[in-house]
Amino acid sequence: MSERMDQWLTELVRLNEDDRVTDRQLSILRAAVEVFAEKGFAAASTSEIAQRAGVAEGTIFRHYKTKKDLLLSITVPVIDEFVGPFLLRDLDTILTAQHERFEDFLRAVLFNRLQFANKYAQVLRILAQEIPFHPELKAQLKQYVTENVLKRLVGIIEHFQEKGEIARIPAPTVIRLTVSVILSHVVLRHILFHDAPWQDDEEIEMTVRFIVQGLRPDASRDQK
Amino acid sequence: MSERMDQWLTELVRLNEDDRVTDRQLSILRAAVEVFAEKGFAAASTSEIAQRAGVAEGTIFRHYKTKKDLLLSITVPVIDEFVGPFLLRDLDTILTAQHERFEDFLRAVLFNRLQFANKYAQVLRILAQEIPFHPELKAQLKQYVTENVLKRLVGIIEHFQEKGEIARIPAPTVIRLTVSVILSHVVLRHILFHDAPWQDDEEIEMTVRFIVQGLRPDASRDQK
Amino acid sequence: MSERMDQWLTELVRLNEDDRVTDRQLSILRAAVEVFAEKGFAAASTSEIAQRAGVAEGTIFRHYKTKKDLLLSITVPVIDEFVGPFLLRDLDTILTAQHERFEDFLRAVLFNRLQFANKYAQVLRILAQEIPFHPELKAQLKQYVTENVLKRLVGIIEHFQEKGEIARIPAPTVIRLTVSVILSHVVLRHILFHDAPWQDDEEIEMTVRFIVQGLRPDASRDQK
Amino acid sequence: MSERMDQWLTELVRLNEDDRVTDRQLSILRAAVEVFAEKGFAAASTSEIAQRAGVAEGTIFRHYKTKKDLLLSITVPVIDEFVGPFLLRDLDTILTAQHERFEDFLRAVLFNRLQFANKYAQVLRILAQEIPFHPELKAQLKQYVTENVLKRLVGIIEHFQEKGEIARIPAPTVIRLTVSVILSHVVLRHILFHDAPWQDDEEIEMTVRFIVQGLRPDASRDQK
DNA sequence: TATGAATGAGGATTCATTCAT
DNA sequence: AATGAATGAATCCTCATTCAT
Repeated sequence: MSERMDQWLTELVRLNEDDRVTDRQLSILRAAVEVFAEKGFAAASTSEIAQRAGVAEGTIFRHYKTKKDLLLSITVPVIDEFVGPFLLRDLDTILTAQHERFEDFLRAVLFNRLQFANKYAQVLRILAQEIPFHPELKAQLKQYVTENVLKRLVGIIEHFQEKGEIARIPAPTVIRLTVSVILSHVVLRHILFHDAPWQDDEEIEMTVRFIVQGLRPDASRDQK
Repeated sequence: MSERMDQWLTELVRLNEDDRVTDRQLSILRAAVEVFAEKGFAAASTSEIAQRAGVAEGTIFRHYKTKKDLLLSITVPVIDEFVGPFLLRDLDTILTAQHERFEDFLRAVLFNRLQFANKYAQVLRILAQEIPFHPELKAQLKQYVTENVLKRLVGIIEHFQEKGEIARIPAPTVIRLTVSVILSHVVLRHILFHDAPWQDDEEIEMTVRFIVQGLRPDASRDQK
Repeated sequence: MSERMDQWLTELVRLNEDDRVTDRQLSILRAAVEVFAEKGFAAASTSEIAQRAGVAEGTIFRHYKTKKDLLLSITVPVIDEFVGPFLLRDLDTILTAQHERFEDFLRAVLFNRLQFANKYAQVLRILAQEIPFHPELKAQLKQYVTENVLKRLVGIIEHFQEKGEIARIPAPTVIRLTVSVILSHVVLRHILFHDAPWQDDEEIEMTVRFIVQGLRPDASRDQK
Repeated sequence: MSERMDQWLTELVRLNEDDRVTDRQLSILRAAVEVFAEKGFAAASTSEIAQRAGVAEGTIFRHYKTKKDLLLSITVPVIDEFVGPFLLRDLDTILTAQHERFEDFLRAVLFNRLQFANKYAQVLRILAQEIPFHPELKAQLKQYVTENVLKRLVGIIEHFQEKGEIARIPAPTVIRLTVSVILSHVVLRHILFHDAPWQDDEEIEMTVRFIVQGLRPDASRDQK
């Protein structure tokens, strides 16, 4: 796991610190992620981070002015990543592929989110923990979601409503229900069952069907 | 809200501290809930709690041996409450009322959980925050859930499967999907929209229909 | 010296902290004065102060929120004392005793200031050291001096000019010269010669005569 | 001022570092003087000095083994300059010009000191701040003063006492009074009024007359 | 029982200095 | 010669907990 982590850490940090990430920085970040995830930000001590990183405590502060800066340098890029690629890469292709069914769209999204969570599991946990206490983080996430995600999702929903695959209930509610199920699926898979048995393919299939069927227009509803 | 809070705090503490809850204890608990919710357990200081409670620092430690004890005296009873009444009071009546449909059952549960969350919003937030860092809490919740909730839920699910209202997919999956949607509904309602406009009745209806329809046996699925 | 110090420290702190000064506070203040005087504020460490005071480091911060607060609690009362009694008690009596000569006035002031400096030598040293780096201190001293001291001094000077004992040169210049000599006398006596031989009475006499004669109207000057 | 400063800094450093002063050294010294003057030696950080000098932190320590060395390389030459040229250049000429009056001597000295203070204002401030905490500095200044200044001044005083321009009071006292007034004049001029209105010529004249008259033999004193 | 002063370990952060490049 | 990353001791300060009153 250490190797896989280094990989995405490197990616992550390169994103906003334009350029070089030294080995030392990487080991600091790795240790920070570990300790933050284990104890929570407030209960994590810079001295423990330094120790685990095999680095003097002062070294941390040469690279990150404060403990909070260290937190942000880990979490902020994940917020970007959370939204960015999701929409740009995957969804656009889905949208342009007009022939696809809602079902295929859902499968793609769920698969994509599961991979994302798998990659960033630890940082996502930290992010979820800390967001309530750091207004900047909250604000940034909110902005991303409202500016990028929501608008596009509404478009997609309406697209499938016109195709008759989704009932004509308000888009926000459709989003709420769909996201709830997908998010819960991902959280359960990676947080509760991250080392337990879990039939991925089957569960994915059932989740997708549940949503599709739950949102399908039906006689009784449409007549209303 | 302060009054309502005092009420449930009194209830809560009585549950496991057999009997007397002095005014002082109550104000300490109230202050603790406030501060823990605002800053998180680790970042909350006992001195601030004492100050808000209008009590000397030492007084807290006369009633609660450690800061963690204070946390547990707030969260543990909520875990009990979370599970206990839910099952004993409401569900049994539902189960015995054999004529009820799955839909009615869901509506009842969702309504019940919304009220529960409304009552204990702050403590639930604390609980959600702290559970990852306190194995005892996690263990206790897990025990309760597996021992009481799951078994009963399986029974209920099978009951409705026999009645043909739920498709014949594995009970755990049914539970996962149902709970996901209900929990998400509750969380959204009380955390994200706790002071925003939200059409309670309509959203409840749509959530219920979504689940019912999502789980309904249908031709295509059954043929497989 | 320790006893004498305790005495004035007690006085000093009572002045602005209305009421009780515990033994512990006193030993903290005594240690702080010592260490600040020896090493300067910036180079003094709270841990050394605590050690010398025979007190845990945390105890200091129970009584004084910050290291700077500790400094201010020592220096601010001295600024008040520096000006207050000087004017109210002594000078008024001098002014009302219309028959006194400028010479007697000077002798009284010089004597008074020497005693003041003797009492507060260490704190005055700290004050002199730190004033350039703490704008609040500078501002407070300036305000006191301009509001209280200068106005009164101008009155006194003019009084003696009318009596013909001081030449008709601008009052500010008279003040500058007089204060220079008195202050220098005091500083030399208590800073450079604080443990060296120094004939107090004779030097006082010579300082007084020097000023009196230096400011006396003389034929050549008046004709101009 | 930057240019003027460079000039004297160059002079200053050449004096004791026999020869080469690179541009880098100069900018380090300039930055050091600035920061020491602003914050005091103890509160000044080498990193800020390096930053202001546009130089890497390590570079400072290549030229000056420790932070204190940097301080000494700034202050020590000023002590030399303070005493040395003052006596050698100016006073000797005054002494040999036997016809001059005490008044002219004072005027020359005061003028010279004002210029000196103007040139070295910042470093003198640093010196005054730091002398109490650095015994070597104190010792060096004391040695210079007693060895060079005092002896010569006594000679000069006696010279004017023989000419009947100064009363027959002990030379140390004459020096004390004279130096007090001159030093105070200089300090006031350059520290308190360094950017305020101040009639230089007139104030100089009044200071000189004050001293001359204050020390003049008079009937009453001589009869004693 | 309640207080709040006292504790001292531990917190984040700064800083003069070193040293490999 | 110059750099600047790395160090780790030392800094001010906070905090949960204790205990005499």
